[in-house]
Amino acid sequence: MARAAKQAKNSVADKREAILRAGVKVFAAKGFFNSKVADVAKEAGVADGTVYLYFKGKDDILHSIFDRAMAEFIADGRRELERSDDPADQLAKIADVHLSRLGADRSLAVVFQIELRGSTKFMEAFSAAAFAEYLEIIRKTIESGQKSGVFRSDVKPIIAAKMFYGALDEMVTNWILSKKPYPLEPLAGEVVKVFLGGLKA
Amino acid sequence: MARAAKQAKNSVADKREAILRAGVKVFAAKGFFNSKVADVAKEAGVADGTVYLYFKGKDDILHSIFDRAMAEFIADGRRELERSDDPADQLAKIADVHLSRLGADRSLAVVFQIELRGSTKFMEAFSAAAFAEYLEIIRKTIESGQKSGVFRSDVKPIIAAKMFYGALDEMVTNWILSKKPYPLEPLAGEVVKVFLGGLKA
DNA sequence: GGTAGGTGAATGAATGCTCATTCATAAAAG
DNA sequence: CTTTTATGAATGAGCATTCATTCACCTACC
Repeated sequence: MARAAKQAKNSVADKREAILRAGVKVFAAKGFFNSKVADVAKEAGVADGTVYLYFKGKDDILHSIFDRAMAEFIADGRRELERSDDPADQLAKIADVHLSRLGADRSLAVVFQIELRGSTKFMEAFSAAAFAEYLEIIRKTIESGQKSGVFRSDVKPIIAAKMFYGALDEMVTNWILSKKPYPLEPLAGEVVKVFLGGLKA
Repeated sequence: MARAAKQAKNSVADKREAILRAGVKVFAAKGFFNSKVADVAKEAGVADGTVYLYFKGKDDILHSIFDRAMAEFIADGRRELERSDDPADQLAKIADVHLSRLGADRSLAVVFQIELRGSTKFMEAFSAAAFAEYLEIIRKTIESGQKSGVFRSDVKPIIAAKMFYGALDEMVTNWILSKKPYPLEPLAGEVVKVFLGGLKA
C-alpha cells in the first residue's frame, strides 16, 4: 500500500474512531435518548452530516460502541483464562479483568451499565448473545471446578455463574453512581473471597 | 361523607391507578422513551389530556410507579425482617421477598430492572435514596451477623451487601430476559445457600 | 319532584418544538 | 479536471403538552 493511501485510510479510521469516542462520552453524560446526534458530532469535531458517512444512524453508533468493547472484553477474558488451570484462580482472573477494564473508563462503564440496558430492544437485539457468551465462560469455569472437586457440587453452575456476574456487575454500578471516586479493581479480590468462602463464620 | 362524594373520590383514585398500571404495562413493553403518552392513555382507557390531570407529565408517571412500588417493597422487607433474630434467616427472608415480589409481576420487574436504569437522570434523582435504603437494610443485617459471630468478620459488610443484592438482581434480570418462563422465587434458597456457604468444596 | 343553573372532570384536536436525517454545495485529494 | 469526502442549513416526522369545549352530575330553588 502506498504511503498516501495508507494515510488516507488512517484518517478515515480516525474519524470513525473519533465519533465512537464522542458517542461514549456524550451518551454517558446525557443518556442515549437525551443525546442529540448533533452533540456527538460536535464533540467529535465533525459536521452533523459526517456522522452519516460512517454510521447508519444514531442507533448504529451505540451498537458499534458495544460490539467493539465487548469483543475486546471477551478476548481479554479468554486470554487471561488460559494462563491458569485452577478454577478458583480463573474466577479471580475474570473478576480482575471485569473490574479493571470497566474501572479504567468510566464513560464506557456508564454506557455499558446504564445506557445499553435502557431499552429492551437493545438488550434483546445486541447484547443478549455476547452477554450469554460471557456468562457461559463463567459457568464452564465453575463446572470444571466442580468436576475437579475444588468446588462443591450441590450447586447449579448456572446459578452460581449468574451470582458471580451479578456481584461484579453491582460493584461496577455502585462505582459509577458513587459521588466519591475510588478504585474499582481492588474489589475483585474481596468479591472472589466471599464468593468462594461464603459469608458464614 | 355522603355516598355520592365517596363514590366520586374512589373513581378519582381508580383513574390514577389505571394510568399507573397502564404505564407499567406500556413502559415494560416498549421502553420508556419509545412509549407515547398517548399509548399509556389508550391503555388506561382515558383521553390523552386526562393523564395531565393526574400527573405532571410523562416523567412523573415513571417516578410515581417507582415511588409506590419501592415503598411497598421496603415495607414488606422490614416486616419480614422483624419476624426473626437470626441474620442468616433474615437474609433468606430478604431474598424471598425480593424474588417473589418481582417474580409476581413481570411488567413491574421489567420497569424496575430495565427502564428505571435507562437514564442516569432517573437513577440519580429518584432511585438513589430508596435504593440506598434497601442496601442499608442488607448491610445492617450482615453487620449484626458479624457481631453475633455467625458471619465471618474479615469481610466488609457493605461489599457483601452489594454482592448479595447484585446476585438477586441478576436473577431477576435473567428471568426477565429469558425466553422460557420459570418461577423466580425458588431461586432465593439457592442464592442464600451459595452466599452463606461459599462455592468452595 | 322537577327544572335551571353551576361546576369541574374529561376530552382530543391543535399546537409548536425538538431532533434525526438528507442533500445541494464546497473543499480536498489525486 | 474528477472523484472523494465533508459540510451544515433545511426538512419534516414525531410527539409531549395545551386548552377550548363538552358533558355528567350536583345543588338550589320553585
